[in-house]
Amino acid sequence: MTRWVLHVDLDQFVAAVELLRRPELRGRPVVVGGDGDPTKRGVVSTASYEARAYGVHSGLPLRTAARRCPDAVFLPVDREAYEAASSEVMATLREIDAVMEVVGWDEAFLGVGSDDPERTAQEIRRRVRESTDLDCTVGIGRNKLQAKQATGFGKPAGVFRLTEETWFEMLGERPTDALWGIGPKTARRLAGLGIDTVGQLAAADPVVLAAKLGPTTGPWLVRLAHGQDRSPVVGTPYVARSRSRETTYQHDLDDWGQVRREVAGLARRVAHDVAIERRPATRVVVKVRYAPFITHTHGHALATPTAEVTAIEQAALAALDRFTERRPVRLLGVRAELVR
DNA sequence: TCTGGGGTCCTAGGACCC
DNA sequence: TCTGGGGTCCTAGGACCC
Repeated sequence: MTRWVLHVDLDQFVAAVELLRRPELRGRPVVVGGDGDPTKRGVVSTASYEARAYGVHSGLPLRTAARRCPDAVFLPVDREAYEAASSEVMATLREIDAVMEVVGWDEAFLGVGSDDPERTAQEIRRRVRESTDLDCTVGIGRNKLQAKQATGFGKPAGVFRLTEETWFEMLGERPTDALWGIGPKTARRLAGLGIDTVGQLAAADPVVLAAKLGPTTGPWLVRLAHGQDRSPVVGTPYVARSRSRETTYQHDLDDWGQVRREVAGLARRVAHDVAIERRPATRVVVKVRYAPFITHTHGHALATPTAEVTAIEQAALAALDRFTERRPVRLLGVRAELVR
């Protein structure tokens, strides 16, 4: 028996859940995001494959999506529906004999012992389809990183194995931001060092990258490019380190009195979430995003850890008082850090 | 073209202490 | 009047992911 990591990823999850209850939309471009009104501020949560053909993808502003695909059906985000569907999927996956780590609504890693991981993967796909009517892709690797990258090659509704033997053949010539953990900013910094591909990053000197990108990040990037990952599949339940609430306003706020009232309201919602966690907060952080999209944060440590509403609200207002600029505000957020 | 909401982890600078 | 070398903690910002 060999240890394998399987990465299970639902296909176009949010759009797929919507299509289950609106079968008449099947085959049409469907875009889920915001409150379903593409003239408002908001971004795409998930686009159906038909909408993706028009260049609509997760994170795209809704207004841009409407311009690229005027015939798309726009639907509001319905978190509760996706959480319910996600619970069903995860319950199905828990029936597999494996260590399981849930990553968000629509992804999980499974650590399994198997001599035929493809057979296990197909069995997972069959069971998920049978119990939820949803399709998923399963990536197979010797670690989480390989499994996660494998999923990308298996989409949609497939199974793909990626190991040290095939890693460079599949990824060596790809740009560095094809790797899980490298985004546009890091890719640009690497390009500035003459590193454009995964293969080039793998050949880079970890000491040089440590000096350029930080003592932890530099060497980690080189290991990433080699497909090396020693992080375990963690089967213990997730314990949150923070709870937060934030809102982007449809129209910028320019009345600071209203800003204070909004922050107080967000703080009370966070306090409610903290109470549910049954662990006190140690610190409260307020985020202000001014127009145009300039973001600052200020925090306030609590004298003693607490989940009390008034204490968290007062801490948030104290943090807000450290903002001296009175310019129009497009987003406000409050985050509570919890005792570990 | 305008850029959500909920998270995590890392970095860098300053404070502070010995 | 000119001030080392380390360690740790706190804070704000940045980057990334789903």
